[in-house]
Amino acid sequence: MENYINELNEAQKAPVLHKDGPLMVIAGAGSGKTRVLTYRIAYLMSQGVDSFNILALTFTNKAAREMKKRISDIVGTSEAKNLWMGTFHSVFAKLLRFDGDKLGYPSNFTIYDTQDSQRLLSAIIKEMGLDKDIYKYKQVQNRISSYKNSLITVKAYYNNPDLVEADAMAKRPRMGEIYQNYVDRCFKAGAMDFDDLLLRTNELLTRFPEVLAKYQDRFRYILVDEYQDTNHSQYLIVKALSDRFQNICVVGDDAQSIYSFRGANISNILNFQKDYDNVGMYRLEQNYRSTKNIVNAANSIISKNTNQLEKVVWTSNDEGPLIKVHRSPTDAEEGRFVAGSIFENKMQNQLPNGNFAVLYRTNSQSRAIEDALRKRDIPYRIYGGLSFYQRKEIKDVLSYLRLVINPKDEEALKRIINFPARGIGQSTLDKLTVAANHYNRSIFEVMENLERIDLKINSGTKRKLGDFVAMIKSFQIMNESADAFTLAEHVAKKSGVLLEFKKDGTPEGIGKMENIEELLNGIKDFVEGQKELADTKGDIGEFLEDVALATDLDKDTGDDDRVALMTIHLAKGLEFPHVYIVGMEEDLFPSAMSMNTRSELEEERRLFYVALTRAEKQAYLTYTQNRYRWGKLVDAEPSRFIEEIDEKYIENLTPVQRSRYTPLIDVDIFGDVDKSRLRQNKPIQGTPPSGVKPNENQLRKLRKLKPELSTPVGNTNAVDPNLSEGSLVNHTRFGRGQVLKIEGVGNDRKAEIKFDKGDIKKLLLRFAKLEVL
DNA sequence: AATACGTATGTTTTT
DNA sequence: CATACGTATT
Repeated sequence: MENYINELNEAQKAPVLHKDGPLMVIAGAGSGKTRVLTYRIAYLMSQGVDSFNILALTFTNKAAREMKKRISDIVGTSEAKNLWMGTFHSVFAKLLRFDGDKLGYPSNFTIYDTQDSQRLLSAIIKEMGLDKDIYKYKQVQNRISSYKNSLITVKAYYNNPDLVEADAMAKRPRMGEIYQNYVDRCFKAGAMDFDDLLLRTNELLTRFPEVLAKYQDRFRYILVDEYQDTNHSQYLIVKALSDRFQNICVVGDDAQSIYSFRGANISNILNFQKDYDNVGMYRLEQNYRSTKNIVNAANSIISKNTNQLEKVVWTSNDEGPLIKVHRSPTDAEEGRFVAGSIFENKMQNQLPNGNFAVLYRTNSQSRAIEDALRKRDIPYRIYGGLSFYQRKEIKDVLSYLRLVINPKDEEALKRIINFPARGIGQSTLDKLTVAANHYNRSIFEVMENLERIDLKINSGTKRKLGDFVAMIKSFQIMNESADAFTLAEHVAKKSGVLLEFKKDGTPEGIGKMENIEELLNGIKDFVEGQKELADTKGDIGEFLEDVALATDLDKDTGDDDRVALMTIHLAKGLEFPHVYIVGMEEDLFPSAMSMNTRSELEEERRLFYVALTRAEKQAYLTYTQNRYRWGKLVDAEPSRFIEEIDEKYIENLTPVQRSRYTPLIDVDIFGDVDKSRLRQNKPIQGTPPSGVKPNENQLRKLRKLKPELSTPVGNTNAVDPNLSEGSLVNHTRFGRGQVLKIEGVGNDRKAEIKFDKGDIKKLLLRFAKLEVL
């Protein structure tokens, strides 16, 4: 143990060794905050704290897993096993499985994902006969989510005239009713949405003092990572649980608070010292991750923000290369530049793909990057976006399984009751829904009792409904004995879902079948993993919970070597040697939605700070002059954030041109159109001549005609003609070696070389600086 | 009840 | 562009 402590610097050591009582660690980017958290837990355990009494809340499940593993290495696996570690959502979902019954929830409650919530809200809005253009389900969901995250129940909502009035002003006077209906329907379905996992935990701890006491006594030491991103609901849970022993350790960085849109409240961290008595305050300011250029550039950005804790991040690392800024004509060109640059860099320096990350503000930007990487045969992986588990075919299979576990799950039922088609249509479903609402029961319960209620459903349909109920029940019986994989495979076949895609025979159908296969394989892995751990029984319910709360980041497919593509939000906490931040444009980053208030803009700036500080060695910022948005080419201006970086840390790869217009636009594709007007988006007076806006065909032509503006990749003429198999060569970095084999033609010509140092490498000749001896 | 087609509408960011 | 919903058609 002592050895581990000595790996820490003095600033890190202090919070690790801090005695009991509240403490806060303000940790600058790359300052070793995870390490402090990990070692503190290990240290507590070495001091005799029972691992059962420690609760650690992390930002991702992956972070929790990794931390647990490192702790196991220090204190031993069997001890580390007892730690409660995970995200707020997964930890408290688990807690609610134990004690949620006190609130009237079954222990097998379903967790509704965003889509489930939205579908339910759509249905409610429709049932209430409201105008869907005024009550937009996404906006409604946002409202409800933010109520819940602020612990505003329906009752509290009605008691707060400001809220009621705000919704009335927004022409949504019936918000409260929708909220009420939504809560009722979720409850009736035995379902919780993401926000409920926190809200209901609060409710449980408030209404049942004995439950609170139990968990207070259990969690004597609580540690919270990324505290700056906790919302009010999370804040209260932590406050309640730590109230008795006050052994609360929070770690965070106010400069990296980027989740206010989902209720994160930066004042939680700013006010921590007021919330607890005798707070130990620690600062980690030395950055171990990045070069001086990157750290200093990041500092110069964040200093533009006003509301922050004092902190100076510094590093003793090398100066490093300047941050490179690159302009492209379009997003496709931007992708090409990034792919080319990655290719060049990785070949020249023989780097693995995993050293590179491309970060963007919005998921939709991944498309152009993907295309370019694919063309260059660079393996990549996209994180986030529509995850595997959200694909239609996967959700269909999962919905059957959800229904097996919890037949009251209304969203799952509606999804599959007529898929594959079995002649149960909308009108039947409407009748069932009305009856369910009337009797205050779930739809499934109504279906079980069709004979007792007169629903004016014809006998043929009744039989079909009966068949469906019988099928689900047969799955349930099977579930009592079979493991998750056996059940899932059976369900995929017997439900007809697999067959449905098989018989359609199109490439898409085949793809969907393959995805279902993959899902089944995943379930198999899960079952085997659970059996091995013998932690848990590994039933389908647990798998579904994993799925509901899994992030894309959590799935570790870390076995293969790929370039990472993800949003900046998802990149928080990660680091890469080479980082490309793309789409550095006004209205995109900062987002057009976030420029209304100072605080929104400051959050965007923090987001940029997060993005930049992901880079260890080299950062690229790229922007375009034109970008496809909603399928249309629109003008783009460089982001203000580029200007905000002190220019001494920047190298411009594409100096500003005399004219902002690329020469190509002058080619008379547009005929007599006034280009300045096009570019500046100025309104056109009078009736616009036809062809004012470039149409699809013109644009396609334009793109074809466009000269190669991205930097040429590598030098193609450097191959020594004397080089042949058997040649002795000298490489600037790897030293002397002998050519074993030469393969490929032209640009792809590469040599396999055995170097005197011992390793054999394949090098692309146009990059490898080889001297024939 | 199922399908096919047109249209309108929207993109931050995620557990 | 991509999806989601409404309408028309069988």
